[in-house]
Amino acid sequence: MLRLYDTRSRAIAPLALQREGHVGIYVCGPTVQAPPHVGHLRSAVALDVLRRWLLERGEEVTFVRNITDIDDKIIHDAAHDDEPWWALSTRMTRAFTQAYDAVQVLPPTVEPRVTGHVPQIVALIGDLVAGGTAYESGGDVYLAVKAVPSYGEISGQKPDQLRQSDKAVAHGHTGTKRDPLDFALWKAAKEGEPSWPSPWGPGRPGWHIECSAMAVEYLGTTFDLHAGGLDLVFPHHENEAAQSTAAGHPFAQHWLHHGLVTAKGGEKMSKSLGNSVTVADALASVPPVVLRYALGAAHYRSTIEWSEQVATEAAAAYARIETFVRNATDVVGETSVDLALSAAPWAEFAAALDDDLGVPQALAVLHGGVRAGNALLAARDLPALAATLSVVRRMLGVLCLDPLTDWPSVGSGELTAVVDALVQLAVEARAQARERKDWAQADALRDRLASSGVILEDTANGVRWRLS
RNA sequence: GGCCGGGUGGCCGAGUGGCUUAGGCAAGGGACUGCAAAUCCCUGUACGCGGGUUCGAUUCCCGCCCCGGCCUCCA
Repeated sequence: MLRLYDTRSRAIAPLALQREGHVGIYVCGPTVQAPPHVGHLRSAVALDVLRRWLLERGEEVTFVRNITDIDDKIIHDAAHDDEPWWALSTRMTRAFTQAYDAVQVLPPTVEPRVTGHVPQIVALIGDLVAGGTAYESGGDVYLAVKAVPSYGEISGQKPDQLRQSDKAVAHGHTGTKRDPLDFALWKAAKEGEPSWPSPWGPGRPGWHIECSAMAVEYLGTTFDLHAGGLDLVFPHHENEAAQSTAAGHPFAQHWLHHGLVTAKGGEKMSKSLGNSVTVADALASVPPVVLRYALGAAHYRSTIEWSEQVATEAAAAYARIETFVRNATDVVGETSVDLALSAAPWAEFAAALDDDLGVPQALAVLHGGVRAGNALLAARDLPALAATLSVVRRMLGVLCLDPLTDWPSVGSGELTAVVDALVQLAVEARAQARERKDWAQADALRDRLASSGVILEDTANGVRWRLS
């Protein structure tokens, strides 16, 4: 049974399912206002590992990740650049999709947009107003937080001790609420802003209500898991839970929050500080698989830092894995082997992931397999090597880090055969030079290949080449 | 002011009331190699500070210091 940390109960608990064999997950996706940064990708990768592990365990997964395609910032930025808000959000949605694809994050089962669900949102707000927990005020609709006794259960905040921040007052985010804690479900349209009709006049959805409406639309009023970044615990998830509860929905049974990515030095990554690293920036310095490794190797709840040094170390760690898989595959091929031969490491790996997605421990098991495999390779124990390679690749598959199937190298297929033939010519010439102990000539040939990016390695099994 | 997390060996990063005290990177030594590369083996006073509980604490409790997040929006 997979056990996961639950934010509400502050404990690791089994992920209970509404329906056996099926896991319903709702993830708060991005507000598509600016290009994705590495933090967005960390979120996606962490949850992708969760999803792939559930799939590996044979579960059916309905994975809902929304797109917030209308909000204050989108409207503001679009107006500033004289671009329609829908053009900006569409452009940014594409940028996010490309970023997710680049690191092989599985596409969500459904990716609902807020603007495509206004009727559901209006209906939900209507229920809340009818039920007396929400009220209209000057064209806005607010949820009366004090009317929801369970408010604060997820974040641990106590309504009596919350205070309205100075910043909110300074920015004029106070609206026409009866109580400072109340939050907007529906925002009355301002001059020149996009709006949709509603019983309370033209306006647009508040931020929190959209997730409640879309989660219920695709997963039902009770579902298994709600996930998102640690920065969403309060107020976003607290408010989602409050309004859903007020509407009579049991809502999410388990709440998962992943850690954030900081810039170098542990500083918060934010546009105002000018230190956010976009996915495009990161991919300019490391290949996608290394980015995935770097973002996915830490435990999902820990804070991780993004810097050149982190990227470099991730590249080195991944290279060790990749080298083993390629070297071993050269010798034993891609034959799949009875996993019973490697049952012990797999069980250890599975136990690590089952325990709150313990990726670091799982990677330790994987690295143990790599070390053992390298020794078997040297000892030329082929049957054992094949078994070890199989189990290592199965582990890599769960993490989506298999260099052969998940990240086939450039120049695969016919081009590889051509290059291989050319490299073999040089290898043969070098072999002749070595035979007559003409080390200068042999080394010159090796150096020339190296300067073209081809690294030669002399092994007991002959000469092996790889791209540097 | 309130609510959450953290502080582990040169770096990153797991974990545990005592056991061969993760793993990776980097460093040093050895093996292999014509030299390399790759690989294997070995090495290094680790657990923020001060108390307490305990036969024994990095791990539990109390206090303190420091760092980060949230309380407008943010993965």
